[in-house]
Amino acid sequence: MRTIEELTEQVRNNGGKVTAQRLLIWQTLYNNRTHPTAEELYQKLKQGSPTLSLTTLYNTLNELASWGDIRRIDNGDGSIHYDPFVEPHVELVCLICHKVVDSQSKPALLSAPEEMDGFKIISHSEQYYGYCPVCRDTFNQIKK
Amino acid sequence: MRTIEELTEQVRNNGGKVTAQRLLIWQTLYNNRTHPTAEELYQKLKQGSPTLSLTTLYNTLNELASWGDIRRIDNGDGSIHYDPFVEPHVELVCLICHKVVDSQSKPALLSAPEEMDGFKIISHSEQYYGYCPVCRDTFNQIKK
DNA sequence: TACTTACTTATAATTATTATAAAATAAAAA
DNA sequence: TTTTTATTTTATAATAATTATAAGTAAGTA
Repeated sequence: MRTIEELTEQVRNNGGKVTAQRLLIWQTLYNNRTHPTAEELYQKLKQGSPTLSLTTLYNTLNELASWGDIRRIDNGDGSIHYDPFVEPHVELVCLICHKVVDSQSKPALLSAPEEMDGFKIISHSEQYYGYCPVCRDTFNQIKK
Repeated sequence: MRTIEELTEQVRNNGGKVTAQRLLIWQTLYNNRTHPTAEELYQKLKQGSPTLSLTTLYNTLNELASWGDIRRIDNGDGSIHYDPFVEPHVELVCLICHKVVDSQSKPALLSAPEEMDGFKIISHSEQYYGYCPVCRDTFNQIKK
C-alpha cells in the first residue's frame, strides 16, 4: 500500500476529496498485517469516529483495491478480508478452517512482468493450499 | 480434481455414500475449465435433475474444496467461483472488473513442497493482479 | 429384505454487500 | 473570506449468496 501522501495525491489528481474518513481508513490499514474484514475494521474505526458508515468503508476499500493498494482475500469464511501488504509474498490457505497465513518463505518470483496476456500487471502472490497445523488431524480423517 | 473412481473411494473410505447427486455434480465439474458459480452449476444440473437442492450442491462443493479437489475463486462479483483445475497454473485477476483468467504462461514453480510452515501442502497457484485488456482504459483514468 | 446411518430436500434464516437519495463538506472560484 | 459546486457521507432499504433446520429418502450392509 502506498503512503498516505501518495494516496492523497492519487485522490487529488482525479478531482477527488481527501476527507477525514478516507484518511482515517488509510491510516488504519497502513502497515496492518492482519487481513481484517470490513466488519472488523468498522468496529475498530467506530471507536474514534462513531458516525462512520459501513458504506463509506466499503467504498474506500473498493477504491483502494481498484488501485492495487490493497488486495481482497476470500478465505471462505463468508466475508472478504483485505490485505494492504501487496509486495510479493507467499500465502498459505487452509482447506478446512480457511485460515490464510502469510508464510515466512521467500516467493519464487520477486518481480512480476509488466504485462501478461494483455493484462497490465500491478502485483502478484503465490498461494499454497493445504491443511494448517491445527487441521492436520482432521485431514487424516477425511483424506483417506 | 481426482477421477470419479478416486472420489468414490474417498467417500466410501470415510463411511460415506456415493449418491446420484454426488456423482452428477462430480461429473459436471470434471474437466470443466470455466470457473462456474454455485448458481451457474445449479441451473445446469437442474435440467437433468429437477429436484436437486442448492444445499446439496453447496455441501458437495464444500466437501470437494476441503479435499483440495476444487478451489474457490473470489473474483469480486459477489459469488464464489469454483475451479476444478488445481494443477499449478497462473491466474490473472483484474483489479477493476474482477475477472479471473487462466494465463497461458507457465507457472514459476511446477511442484510444491510437501510441507511449509507447518502446513501440509496439497496444491498451489500463482496470481497476478492488474488491469485486463478491457479495463486498461479505465486504469489510465484512475491511476494518475 | 430389512435396518441403520448418512444424505437430500424444502423452507426459513442469516449475513455480507450494494443501491438510493438526502444532507454534509472539501476544495475551487469569486 | 464567502460562495459555489461537485464529491462524499450517512442512514436506510434492498439484494443476493450461503447456511441452518428438520423431516423424509436412499445407500450400503447384514
